[in-house]
Amino acid sequence: MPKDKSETLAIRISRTLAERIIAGQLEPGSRLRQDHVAAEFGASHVPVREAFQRLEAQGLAVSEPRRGVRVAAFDLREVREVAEMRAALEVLALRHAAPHLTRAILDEAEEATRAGDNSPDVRAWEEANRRFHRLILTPCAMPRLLASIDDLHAASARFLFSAWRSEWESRTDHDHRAILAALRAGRVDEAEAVLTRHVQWIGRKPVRTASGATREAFAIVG
Amino acid sequence: MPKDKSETLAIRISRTLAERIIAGQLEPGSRLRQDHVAAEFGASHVPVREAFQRLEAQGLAVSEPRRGVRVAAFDLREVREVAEMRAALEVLALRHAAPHLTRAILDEAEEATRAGDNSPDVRAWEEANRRFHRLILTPCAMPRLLASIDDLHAASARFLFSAWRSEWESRTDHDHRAILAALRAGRVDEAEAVLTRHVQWIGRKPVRTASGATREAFAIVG
DNA sequence: GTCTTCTAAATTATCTATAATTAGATTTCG
DNA sequence: CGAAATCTAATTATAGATAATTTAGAAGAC
Repeated sequence: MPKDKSETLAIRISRTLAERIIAGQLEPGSRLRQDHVAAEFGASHVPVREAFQRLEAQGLAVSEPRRGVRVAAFDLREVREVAEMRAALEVLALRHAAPHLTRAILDEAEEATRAGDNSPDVRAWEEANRRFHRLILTPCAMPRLLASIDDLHAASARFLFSAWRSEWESRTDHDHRAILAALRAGRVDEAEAVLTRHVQWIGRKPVRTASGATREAFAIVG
Repeated sequence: MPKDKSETLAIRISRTLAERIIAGQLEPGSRLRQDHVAAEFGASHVPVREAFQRLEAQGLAVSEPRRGVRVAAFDLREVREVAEMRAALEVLALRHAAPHLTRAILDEAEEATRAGDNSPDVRAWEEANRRFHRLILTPCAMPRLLASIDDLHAASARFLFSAWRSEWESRTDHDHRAILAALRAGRVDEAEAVLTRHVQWIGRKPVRTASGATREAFAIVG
């Protein structure tokens, strides 16, 4: 397979690291040492530095000058912050996308919802969920807005995976269906209202840790 | 004067270039050649590359892999996009900041408004305006949200300077005063409504070009 | 005896210099 | 005149040097 010419080494490294951070393989707060990463990818440290900068721009890593870069930590406060930002921006995107939504797009979004309901694990569910949101928002044709929303989705996914690490129960997504129904009927305001609630709804769920203690976990669902 | 240790070369370069782009000294679409910039700053091109990446993350530059990076172009569509994003996010920030606004902060914001009214040029006005917005929004204590708003302000300033290049007429900012009055009275909803209108208001203004032709320029005011 | 403070070594980030690809322009040959 | 090959300029990546920070250990103070 020929290597993709439109892709630089730094971009590839940054994507791989982003996936690990989102998946939780890299602990929040843990250091990212450029020499180690460089060795792993068989590259030198300059492209690694550029990859780190990309991660920082996405909010997945934080860098203290001359002290290195760490995987971004997050707490409940930030989970809420990201959720509220998503709500504000996705509503805006939906308002502009609504006039351009076709029957075909809505059908595809419904298919994505079904795929989400039948997901065997969080990972699959998250992918289907993101597909749903992307489908109904992309027609707004506002590239900067969509890029911001993408970054927020990455952050959301991180929180999601940290809460539902192994266990996963499938369930039907009523919000998605309500949004689609409202859009089909041309009631954009109603769709916006449901979307706002949907994104901001933060589900709490008790999680049993290895020690047997029960801590409170959280997950953005939507 | 001792050099600031908490600041890397790449950051300094990026800030300087950002100022030039915002001020319009660097034409939209013009190429940023790393060797030239490196020579000017007496540095090598690695920190310059990192500076470019920062600019790209801010939306001030666009990079095509293996083809170099250019100053980001912008059109009326994007001006509107940035304005709408600002409206959505600033309203969110204000909602969370409102409970923490003190008398002292509002007084300082009023002072910033007065400074804006008496500004001799766009540059000074923009600075005062940004101070106003920052003052009333910072207490929301949502770092990610505030960072996004800052980037959008930079984009707005770019558009603003491109429209009001030399000529500038001072005028009193009624919106700012209305926002402050509503906040003092505890009517947060009203303040949010005015802020939304205020940010999204896009002033059009005919501008005479060097060739004598009249093109349409635009400016976000607020 | 424990804690602080100073010193030194090692670890790590940052920057410079150099080499290798790649895209774009020019020229040459059919 | 058009297409292909070459030449040039600029980006991308590597390797090595520099500077800063952190860690560890020893000496001194409480």
